[in-house]
Amino acid sequence: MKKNRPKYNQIIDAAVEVIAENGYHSSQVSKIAKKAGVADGTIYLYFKNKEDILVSLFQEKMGEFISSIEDEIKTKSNAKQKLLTLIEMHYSQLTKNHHLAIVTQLELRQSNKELRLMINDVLKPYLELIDQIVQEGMDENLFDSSLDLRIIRQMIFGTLDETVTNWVMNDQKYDLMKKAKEIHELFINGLAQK
Amino acid sequence: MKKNRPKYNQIIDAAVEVIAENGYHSSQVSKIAKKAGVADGTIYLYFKNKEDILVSLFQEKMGEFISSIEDEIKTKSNAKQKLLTLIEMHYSQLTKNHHLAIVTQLELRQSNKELRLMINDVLKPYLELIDQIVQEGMDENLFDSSLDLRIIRQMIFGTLDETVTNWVMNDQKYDLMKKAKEIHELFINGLAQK
Amino acid sequence: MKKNRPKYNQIIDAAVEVIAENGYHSSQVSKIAKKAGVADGTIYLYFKNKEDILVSLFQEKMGEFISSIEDEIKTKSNAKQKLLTLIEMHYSQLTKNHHLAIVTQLELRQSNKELRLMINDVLKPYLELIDQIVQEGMDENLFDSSLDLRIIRQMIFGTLDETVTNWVMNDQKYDLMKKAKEIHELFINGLAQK
Amino acid sequence: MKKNRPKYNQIIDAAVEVIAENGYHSSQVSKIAKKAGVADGTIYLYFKNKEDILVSLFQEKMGEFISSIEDEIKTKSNAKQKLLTLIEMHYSQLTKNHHLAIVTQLELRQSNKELRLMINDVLKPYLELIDQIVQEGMDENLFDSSLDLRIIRQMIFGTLDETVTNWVMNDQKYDLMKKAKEIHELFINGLAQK
DNA sequence: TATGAATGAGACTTCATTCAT
DNA sequence: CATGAATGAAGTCTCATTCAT
Repeated sequence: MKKNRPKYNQIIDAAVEVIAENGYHSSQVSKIAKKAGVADGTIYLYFKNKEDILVSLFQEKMGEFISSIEDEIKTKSNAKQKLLTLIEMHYSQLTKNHHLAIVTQLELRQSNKELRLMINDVLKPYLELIDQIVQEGMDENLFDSSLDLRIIRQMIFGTLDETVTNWVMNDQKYDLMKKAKEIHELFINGLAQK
Repeated sequence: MKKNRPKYNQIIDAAVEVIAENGYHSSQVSKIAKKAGVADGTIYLYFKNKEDILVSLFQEKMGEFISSIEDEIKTKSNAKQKLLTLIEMHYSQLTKNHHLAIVTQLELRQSNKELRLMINDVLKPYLELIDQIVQEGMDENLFDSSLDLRIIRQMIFGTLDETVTNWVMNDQKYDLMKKAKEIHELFINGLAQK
Repeated sequence: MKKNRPKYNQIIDAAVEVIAENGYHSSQVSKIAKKAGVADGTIYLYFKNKEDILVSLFQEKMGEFISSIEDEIKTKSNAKQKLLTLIEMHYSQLTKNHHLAIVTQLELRQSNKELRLMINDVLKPYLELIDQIVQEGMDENLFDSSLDLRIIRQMIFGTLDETVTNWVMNDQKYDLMKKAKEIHELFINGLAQK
Repeated sequence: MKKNRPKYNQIIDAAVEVIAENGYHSSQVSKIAKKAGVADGTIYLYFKNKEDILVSLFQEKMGEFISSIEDEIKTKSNAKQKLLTLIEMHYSQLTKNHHLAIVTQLELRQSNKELRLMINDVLKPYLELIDQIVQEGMDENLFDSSLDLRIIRQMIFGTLDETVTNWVMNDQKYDLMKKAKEIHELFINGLAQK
């Protein structure tokens, strides 16, 4: 809807905070409105319904997440560096925004199937970015070209997601960034041409 | 509670079916009772509350899942074979039981944080089994001992989980078992001592 | 639904009272439940939704209304007496039940188009009863057979309905029954064969 | 209020259209404003509130309705002709304006009791016009003077109203004007002096 | 005059759980 | 042990109206 109005972002940011603090199922529209400093009804001038807040939240935040990773990756010249950048950026983005990490890793997964399908759509560009890097690595003879691209993508994304989720569930009490290099090596070795 | 009575299992099996068919949020206690062929109130003679059905379901089914993997692994003599067996058994167990796959990979994740923490407890023995195999591989000098055990476990579990979830989300339409060997090689290479 | 249970009728009777006292738009489900002496949720064991209460109310009460008129008319031997009986019964039924008169003449007409279409269905047997009497009168050469049956039915029903509505709007402060004979004569003269 | 301004009539005409097309309960102020080509707030410069739009609509349109019937009746010299003119004009006015017919016969009846009482006030001159004609008929010895004026008025208005409502509910698919003569005869006979 | 973004009260319905039988 | 009728708390969304510009 009217995405350029400041209230649109106010509401999305309020939703992130409220969901992170209260959990998905205790995040009533009225709570989000209060945190955003608007009336309940105002929410519905900017969002079709409650689910639309969550979808928009994920789209906006994931959009930023993905494009800042893409921007950073463009400055790297080979697949190995690009993969490291992807891992480091993935971790750093979520480390920088504790609330967002809780919301994307834990709370939003409690949503219903329809919302999760939309979430998958939003993630598609990110998975394609992973595919591009792996393909580039294969073209550079860094990675084994006989491997199944989909499996590799699932390994990389599955590992990143699982490590972040564990970190969030452990109350983010260790330094996720420090794991990046080791994960990177695991991937590079696993994918290496023999 | 009275776990040895036949109705206990009737109700759990009914819950798996109802959740797989209707989704987590459309699985009312009354629907489960009907499918199990008992009255609504009878549920509460065997389970403390609705959440207890789900926790018990996960405990029972995951218990079987884990012990049959453990049993099979005991017949293998080295870490490499054990890891392959773990992957193959993980996939075959869920391939054999479509409904259970849907419930564990998609529907139960919509539950609230507390239930998910209990689910994590149930998974602990499985994660420890992975740790054991990896440790054994390190002792055999098959795997690089300098790697962080937790990270490896997260990579292995994260990858298995992500591949199964993708397969379920794609309506289980390809043969998951065929991917096992390639995944296995990715792990072996990734973890190999250099 | 479970129409034979006493609560079904309790709720319908409560609805008549609540609507008559508060008006259609101030008759919340919770008010009806309270008057019926049941919990809000109990309403939904007997009725699909709020509209279903109103439809059922009209069906039940109109059903009684129509069949008691039919029963009385059966005891009369000619169209002239039958028409008088119809008028007198129409008035006496509503005179006897002040609340019902308010609900059917004023409040239920504020409902939406769908509900009004269902109301029309319920009224059909009554309109057919009028048609039968008029047809009988034509067969007896009491009424002019060249008249349009539909127009006559609309004149009779329209007049009865308008007189009752006026009486209700005037707070039922005059004796409606006393008008029956004069209305009857108007009809008999209007319809008479020349 | 400021009744002579063009926007006053714009808004009323928009209200008729919007209500005829969407039904009473789907006719929000914002929809009427949009159809009228003004801002929501502008409505409140010309009308006290939403109800005031509807009352004014009825007053304006009914005012025209009644005065054109009065004008036509003035050209007739006796009660019998006047009554026929009233019936024919009643039908022709509503036949000419389909939207208005829907609004007055169906949609406005869904309004609350207070609005309907105001509507009754607006109708008063029309009912008095009927009374005048009937009284004139009695003075001419055309009608039976012993009849109750109120009952006759209710019969005439009730019949006209019921016939129009039925015609509207049947999607105005037959020619209402053709019924006028027969209705007229029914009245004349019914009221005739014996 | 005219605008239109913002307000906020209010109600229907679901469903986990209980308890008298 | 088993039943199932009854309970009642709780949240999303609409829309008439206002008021700063």
